[in-house]
Amino acid sequence: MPRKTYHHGNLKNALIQAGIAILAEEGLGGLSLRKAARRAGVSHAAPYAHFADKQNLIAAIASDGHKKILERFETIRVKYPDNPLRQLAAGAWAYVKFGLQAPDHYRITFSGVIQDEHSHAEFIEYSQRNMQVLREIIAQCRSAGVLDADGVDSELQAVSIWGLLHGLTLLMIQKQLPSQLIKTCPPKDIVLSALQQMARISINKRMLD
Amino acid sequence: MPRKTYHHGNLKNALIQAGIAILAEEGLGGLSLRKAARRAGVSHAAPYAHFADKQNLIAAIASDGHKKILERFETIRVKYPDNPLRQLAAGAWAYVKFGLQAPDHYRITFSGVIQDEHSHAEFIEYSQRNMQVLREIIAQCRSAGVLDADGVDSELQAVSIWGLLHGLTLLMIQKQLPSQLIKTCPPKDIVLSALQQMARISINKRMLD
DNA sequence: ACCTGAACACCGTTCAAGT
DNA sequence: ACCTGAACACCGTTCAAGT
Repeated sequence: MPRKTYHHGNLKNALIQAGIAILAEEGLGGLSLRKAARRAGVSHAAPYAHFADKQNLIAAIASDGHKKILERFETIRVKYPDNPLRQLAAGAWAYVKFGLQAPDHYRITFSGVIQDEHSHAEFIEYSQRNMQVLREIIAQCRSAGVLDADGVDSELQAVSIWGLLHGLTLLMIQKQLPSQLIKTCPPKDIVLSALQQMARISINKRMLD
Repeated sequence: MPRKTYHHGNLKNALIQAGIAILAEEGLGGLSLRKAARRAGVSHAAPYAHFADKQNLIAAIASDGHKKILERFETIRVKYPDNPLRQLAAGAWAYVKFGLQAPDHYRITFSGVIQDEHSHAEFIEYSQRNMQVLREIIAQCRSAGVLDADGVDSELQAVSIWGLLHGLTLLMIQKQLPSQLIKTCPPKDIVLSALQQMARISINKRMLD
């Protein structure tokens, strides 16, 4: 079914969605500008009207990943407005779940392909907002007395928790955890245990949802 | 300078070394079978005598990464034979340092491109040995009373510590930590703080070396 | 067993040209 | 402004043929 008009209408967004679909169906290796163009029903050169190069399409897909994570955080903050500890627990699990549900979208989001921050303003914007949300949740947990400050700088605490979740998510996605553990211990239990070890917080499995 | 003999002699290893060099000089995106072949001074089809496909060259490079990490662990275990806590601290920092020194080699080592474990026996072998070393160090720390067991399964403790180091390493490699933190806090301090939060161990900066 | 050269399908990118 | 088609350099992979 060919397009009715010469102009696509919203090719830029169509290419981003096509890219995300390719990631889901074929993984990182299957992503190409030409394939995204084919899916959007345009010629292989058309994407260059909207993206300077492949890198820029990837940056747009990565921005979308950050945006989706941000949306999940915001939903949780609205859901538990007076319970920062629960925001931390549920936010952490939502973050990991996004990685498990869309492994290659998650991977590309944090693939570090973004070189000059200048040409990827949107990506920088969203990633900083995600970091800011984590900072705020941790600050609220600390002032509510449900998270040990314990002489540790709160920025280092935030970065450590993020690093932990990021590392576990990737190890799970890429099936690099010991197979014996995977068989007996669902992802949720791994995240729960890791969070408890890291942050010394009293949370249970229910609080992750 | 062309080869003297028709046969290369050790082409397989030469291709692996060429690949590692390409990763260091041009990064992940620059790695191709043809380029590795060019560097080794053979035709672009020659690698197929030693690797079924590109994936298998990558698996060999990833195995080499695991091997190098394993060697560093073993050096440390020999250096501090009666001090498991120091083995943990110095081993952790050695792990992160490898990632910082050879970012793209580290990334490819844990890129999860290994699909069927059958065709990559060497990779599986080395990665399991690394996990086993971590398990042993943690077991020794726990029985020496320098690491809180605290009701947490030691396998989950090992995986959490690994996840933390892996996540932080990747975030640092890919420059995704807040730039303000990077400016004021060297990688070593980040790792030290993260380890202290995670494992509740009393270590100082000197013990990382 | 180990390597070469030609061949094919695919990709990123550019550019003159069309609407 | 937005898109097409031809063109070029590059890549992964295969295969018949050479040593």
